[in-house]
Amino acid sequence: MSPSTPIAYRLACNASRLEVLGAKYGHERILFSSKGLEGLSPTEKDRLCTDLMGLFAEHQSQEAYALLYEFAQEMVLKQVRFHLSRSFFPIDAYDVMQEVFVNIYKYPTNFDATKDGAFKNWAHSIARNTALKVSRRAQRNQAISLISRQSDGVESALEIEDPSVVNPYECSAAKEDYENLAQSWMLYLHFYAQAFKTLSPQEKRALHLAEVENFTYRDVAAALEIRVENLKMRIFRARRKIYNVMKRSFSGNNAMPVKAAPKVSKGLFVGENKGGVRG
DNA sequence: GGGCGGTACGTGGAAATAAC
DNA sequence: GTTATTTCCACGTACCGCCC
Repeated sequence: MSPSTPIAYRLACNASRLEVLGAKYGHERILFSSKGLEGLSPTEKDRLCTDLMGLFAEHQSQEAYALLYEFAQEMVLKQVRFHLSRSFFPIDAYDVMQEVFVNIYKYPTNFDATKDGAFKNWAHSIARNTALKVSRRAQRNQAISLISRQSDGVESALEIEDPSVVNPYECSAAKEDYENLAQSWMLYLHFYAQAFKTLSPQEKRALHLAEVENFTYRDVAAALEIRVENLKMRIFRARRKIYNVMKRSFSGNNAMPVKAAPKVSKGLFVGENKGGVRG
């Protein structure tokens, strides 16, 4: 029975092309993927893209690259759009996506296809860097001139403030701010110590090894005989607990139940700065 | 139903490395 | 020396299953 829709037809074509490619290079996984292309899970699609990129890197197979473009363009476009969403300047995501695939085509030699999600991670890095590069280029093209035009029409460079000049008023205010900050910091540490006591022994141990002893997550996970992912969650939840207890302490409402945990915790103070950049 | 522990996955920072 | 690319690691979210 022939495919009834353009999408189904395209799927059938790609499956056929995959089968030919897999047979040509004796690639078992690609052959297997060609049989059930429609029902591939996201992880299996990542694996397929990694295999195609591996073929392209190893044999310079143009067909593998063409199929890779077919299967990965949507994912790459999504990644590009995400990174461009933070750019102030209007940039065409399709153009950037094309540039990403050019880079993929140009630099296949260092690609390591041994891990399942290798292509996804690799492409993600390239997409991010390309988006950054294009964004910077756009910024340069629209840069504001530092030359100011005076009323008489004469142009002069904007004067740059001399940072070495000391203002007595600012000096006094800075000293006062520093004293206030020191007091706040002591209060902060006190509340932190109180909050730390509320953690379970496992949470205390995880936080201590990771933040005081400064071990890597991998080492802490090994020491606690748990998986790294579990450790991450243990630390994340411990921090969230501390955040909640300290929040109540600072608000003076100690009777409030530990319930309304923040959905997101990023930033300087865990539990704040939704979606922000870590610092 | 809600808390807890776990897995899978997305995202960003930063260091290492390569290219120019 | 600077810029671009690659890789590793940390952090956080969504979702699921189990238990009380």
